[in-house]
Amino acid sequence: MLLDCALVKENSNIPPATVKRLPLYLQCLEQIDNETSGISSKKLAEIAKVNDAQVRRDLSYLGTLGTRGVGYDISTLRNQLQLELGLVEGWSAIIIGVGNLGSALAHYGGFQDRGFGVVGLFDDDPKKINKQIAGLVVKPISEMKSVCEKYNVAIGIIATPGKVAQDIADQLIQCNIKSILNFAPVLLKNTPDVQIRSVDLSQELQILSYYLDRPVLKAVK
Amino acid sequence: MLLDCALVKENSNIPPATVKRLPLYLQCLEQIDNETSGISSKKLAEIAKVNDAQVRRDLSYLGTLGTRGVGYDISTLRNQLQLELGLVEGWSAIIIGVGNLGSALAHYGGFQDRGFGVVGLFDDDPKKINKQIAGLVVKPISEMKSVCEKYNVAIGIIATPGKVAQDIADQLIQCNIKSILNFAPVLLKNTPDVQIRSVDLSQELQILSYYLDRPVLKAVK
DNA sequence: GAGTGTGAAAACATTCACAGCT
DNA sequence: AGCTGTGAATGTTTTCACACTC
Repeated sequence: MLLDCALVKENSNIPPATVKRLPLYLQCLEQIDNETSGISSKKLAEIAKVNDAQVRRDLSYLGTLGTRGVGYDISTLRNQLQLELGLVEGWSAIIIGVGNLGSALAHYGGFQDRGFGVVGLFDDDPKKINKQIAGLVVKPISEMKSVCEKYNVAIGIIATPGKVAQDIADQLIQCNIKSILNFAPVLLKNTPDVQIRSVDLSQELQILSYYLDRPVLKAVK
Repeated sequence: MLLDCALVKENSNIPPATVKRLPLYLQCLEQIDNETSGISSKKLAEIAKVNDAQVRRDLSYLGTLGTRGVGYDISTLRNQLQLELGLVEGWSAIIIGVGNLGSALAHYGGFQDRGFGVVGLFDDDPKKINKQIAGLVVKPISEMKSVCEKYNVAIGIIATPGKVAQDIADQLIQCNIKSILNFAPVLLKNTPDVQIRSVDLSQELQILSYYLDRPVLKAVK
């Protein structure tokens, strides 16, 4: 007999502002000791440094997870967050560019722990090809396509210099990759159906700079 | 005679959403060839991938910079953006933790170019102390305070493992640092008057993961 | 009593659309 | 004619406040 289930494309339609906070909540739960099994929105809000109504509203998009008068069960909450974020699918990722930043990313334990397997490292510098980093052998970029097909890679992480980043992005799209995380300080052209997120380290500093206290010499009539 | 100016604490009060886009505009301007001297909000919007009314509204917070019927003068715009973001002050920064990520940050040219001078690298691993990276000698963390005082350091960049990040943050605050850019995957306690921005690499991936196309097995009654 | 889930209000952000300047 | 600067309209996000459940 068939299971009482159906394969449907979930159109959960969670607001973007909420999606950005879900990984944060997940991280908060990890910081809680293992003895506690429940948590209130108030407590979680305190750890995540957001408003408690925010927490309740955000979590309510995932369904009715809490118990009135009691709170949320931590392990249910964690499972639901992981499910909603697609972390149980076990996506494969590759990293292109194994300079310092690429190596840092390859070593970064947080990925494997959180459902992302790095299955390939690529670089076109002959000095780097065949080097072993974090248990993987660096391969030339020409082999990217076959690795992507073999492991059904979903995510490409660009850690190359800016000059070549757009070219790499184009190649990743050729490899049928649907998500790109870009660390190169350039604006990648966007392509329909491909999600691109960019992390620009110097932009982060510039934002901080704005909020640094400074007197300003201002013209006064 | 005195200049027709006064030293006032500017309370420019630019909305946070706009502040986040200012570095983006600055980057767009850098990508334009040197021959062109003017740009319209429409063109800039295209490069930055935002709406053109957005560009005009954002820039209008910096003052009346454009010329109706003509557009914006690129060099005026750049100067004004740099001024507003506080990039002409030449803030000094230090990096704590010189593993792969810290090294990547130390080598990252984008900082020096954009008004941030990295004046110190710190680590407590004896194997790393005294190593030279990107023209700087790695020093033990115990020397942080004296370097901060000497160079009047404004920004601390944490690139350590998560375990020690909070401890380092506390020490940075002791050093009178007012802005922290944290790359360790932990939530730092916040302190009044100290700006903390965290970049969590794995959170970025998790957000991407949400938007990856996936069918979801959903219970159906 | 404690704490969720959620209408309704308030705050914030984006976009439209056009008057006004060059 | 072309393009800015900005009221007004719309859309999104946050927060309040409270009915409801345990």
